[in-house]
Amino acid sequence: MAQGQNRSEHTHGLLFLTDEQLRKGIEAMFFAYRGFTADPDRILAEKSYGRAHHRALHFIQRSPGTTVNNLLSTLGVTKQSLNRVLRTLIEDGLVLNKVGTNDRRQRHLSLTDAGRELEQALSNAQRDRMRSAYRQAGAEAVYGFCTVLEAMMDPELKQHYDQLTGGDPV
Amino acid sequence: MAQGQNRSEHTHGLLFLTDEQLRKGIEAMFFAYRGFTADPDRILAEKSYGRAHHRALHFIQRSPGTTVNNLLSTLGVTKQSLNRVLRTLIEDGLVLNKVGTNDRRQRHLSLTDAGRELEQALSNAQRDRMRSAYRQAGAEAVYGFCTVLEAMMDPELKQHYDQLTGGDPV
DNA sequence: TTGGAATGTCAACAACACTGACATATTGTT
DNA sequence: AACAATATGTCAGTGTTGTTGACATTCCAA
Repeated sequence: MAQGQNRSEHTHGLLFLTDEQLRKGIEAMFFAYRGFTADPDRILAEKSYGRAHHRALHFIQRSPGTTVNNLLSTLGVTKQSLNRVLRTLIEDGLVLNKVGTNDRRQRHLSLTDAGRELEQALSNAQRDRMRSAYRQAGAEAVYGFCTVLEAMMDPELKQHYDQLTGGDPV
Repeated sequence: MAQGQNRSEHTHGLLFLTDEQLRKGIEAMFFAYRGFTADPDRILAEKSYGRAHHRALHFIQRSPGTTVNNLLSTLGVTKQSLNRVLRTLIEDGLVLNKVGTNDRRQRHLSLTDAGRELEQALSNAQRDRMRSAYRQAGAEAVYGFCTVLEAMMDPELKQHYDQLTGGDPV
């Protein structure tokens, strides 16, 4: 099946998408995501943290002073799940929990120096791989990469993404 | 920061990659992967299966008659972890376990009709989203998407990927 | 026949998600 | 002042998926 038409769909505008081609994209996502998380995972394992801690640190770094509720909807987990992670990060002195001034019910989250340090180490590892992949693939490919990923997001998650990235072009 | 240079790197060959741009790619991967798994997850939840079952079904469908060891290295989990999943799939009549003819230690895995049916339902859901994203993004973007993902894989995983996809161009 | 490979299984454990229930403090509304 | 709603935290229980370690079985190959 699909003989001779594998290359044709990026030479002109029409997309003939065979199941084979779609499966290839699916498998690419699967294998690439493993690579994507592999480097931070190694660092996290040393400190007996997990991916959930990394995600929390990342998004707190990204939006310092964010509230718990905001972080919850970005991460898409339950408050019990987030709280478990957040508690250890606060106890370990990586995250600060400040009562809101306007609304004293809210807790504003930010990183301590130690938190920033670990977040940097994790991000550096992840960025190194991303940078290397970007350089290998080239600028055009990077643009396409982000475009497809954005089109793959749930609309609600896309909002969080747009808000974080400011909607700037790649 | 990075004013005016956001767009510049895909107009000519040089890549100036700011941390901002790399973070954007990282977040795109995070949010997109959630979308990527969301549709199959809903189907799996109904049948009280998990993502691990989906992965097993997928790769057995992809390489009918594959052995346990081969599946293990593709999935990158321990045999105990895979075995738990595989056992339920066999018990539920979705997967067949045939003793090898050449080497009778090996078990050759394949899907039953029921297994193919579930795998199809899961794959259809995932392919629908992928197809829609591909169409939105366009052929050039799809090509770049796969190129970056491939560059992001660990070399060992890349081998499995290449073997499965036959190394054909996107 | 013996060593090793392929497979299966048992037990224990940990990370991370979930639900449900409940407590507390604060804010907004009537 | 009373009450409802919001934001957060916590406890208890459960399920999936991963891990390690140990051990048994079967079978191929030297």
